[in-house]
Amino acid sequence: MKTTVSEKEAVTIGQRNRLQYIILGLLDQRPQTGYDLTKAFDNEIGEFWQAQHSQIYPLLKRLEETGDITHEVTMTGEKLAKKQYQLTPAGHEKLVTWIGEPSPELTALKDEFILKLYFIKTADDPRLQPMLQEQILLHQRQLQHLLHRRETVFADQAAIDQAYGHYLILDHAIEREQHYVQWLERYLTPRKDS
Amino acid sequence: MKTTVSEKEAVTIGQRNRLQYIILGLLDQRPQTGYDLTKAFDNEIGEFWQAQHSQIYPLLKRLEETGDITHEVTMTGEKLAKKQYQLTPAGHEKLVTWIGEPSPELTALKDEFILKLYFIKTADDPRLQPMLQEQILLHQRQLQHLLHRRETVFADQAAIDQAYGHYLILDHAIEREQHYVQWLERYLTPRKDS
DNA sequence: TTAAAACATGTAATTAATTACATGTTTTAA
DNA sequence: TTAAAACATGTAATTAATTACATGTTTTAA
Repeated sequence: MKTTVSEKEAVTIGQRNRLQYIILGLLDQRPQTGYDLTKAFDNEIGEFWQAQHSQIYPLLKRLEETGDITHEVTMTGEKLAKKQYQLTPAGHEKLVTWIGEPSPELTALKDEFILKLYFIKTADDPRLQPMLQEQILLHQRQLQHLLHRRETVFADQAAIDQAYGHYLILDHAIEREQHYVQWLERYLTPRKDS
Repeated sequence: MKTTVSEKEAVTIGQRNRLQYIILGLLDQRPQTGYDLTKAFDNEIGEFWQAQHSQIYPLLKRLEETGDITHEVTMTGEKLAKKQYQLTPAGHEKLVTWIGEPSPELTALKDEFILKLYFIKTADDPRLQPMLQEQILLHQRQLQHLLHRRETVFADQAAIDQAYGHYLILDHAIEREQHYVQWLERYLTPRKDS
């Protein structure tokens, strides 16, 4: 099959590209700009997925080319053009289909501490206890952060009722950190000094 | 600064490339081939990190170019040449340095189920309960798998004593799955039928 | 009034990771 | 004896993700 100069590449986005669904899901809540979406990753989305604006802007362009979203330009002040993106019916359908599909893959957790632990061969390795202590501090701090977020984001039952999934995620993350710290502390041997 | 045709590219591997440290750590245990290393990812390493042979072979070549490993060719049968890789002192040093460094980054967990949960807005969403049920099955199966591995890999205290870090990882993974299942079950509302 | 912070949108270059393509040998079990 | 499984090593193409480069506007607080 010959290709001609004028023939356009078919724009597709792989099913495994999860970022697209986050974008669709966020736009399903309300029309937003690329900048708004980027900020969402600094807040709640950031607890469980990471993305920079350099990934988001190109993907927005591609999602528009595949017909999942459209945009309208609105002006802020005299010169600043903002692109408000919104879902098309096709984009909404894609989101709903994805949520309805099974999620049979286990988390591929990439925890560098766990990786290092694997290469600690004996219980009396002098590096083990400092490593545990460092991780305890890290996860205690993360736990405090998550507890604080639950207090502020889900202060009343109404907040829980209208973002129930988000509440579940936060609840899960809090428990995970609590158990992580408990587990670390169990293998921490008390020091005698000072 | 001008570059000439004969000038070679300096081969470097980024510090953030974690796979290199797994390879170094595995080779620290004993000299191995790329095939052996690949198999290690089907077994215990696979519980917490993934890599295919198409990633491993090129990285072995680069690690040799940076002077971290060397190889010897051994013959199996008449024609089959195997490359046995082993650490150089520099490679060993690199491994030890990495293990000794702080690990201040929290796990970036990429759990698709968690992602979907975020977009479930209310507790009575009909998709919620089937999603929870699916995940319970998935994590119960994973838990059984991990328990079975602990039984077989760490059957006696001697096995624990000589691969203590690995034991800790497995113990942690088991607890994580137990808590995950408990957490999922807490939000599962019992059905009345059948 | 002005400097800093926040808002706003992109592209380029590089690196990491996955999937597919490619080929051949040795061992094991039927 | 032979077919399948396991052993063994690579490259090519594509996609995802990160880091760096690039530029400009509006709002806020000193």
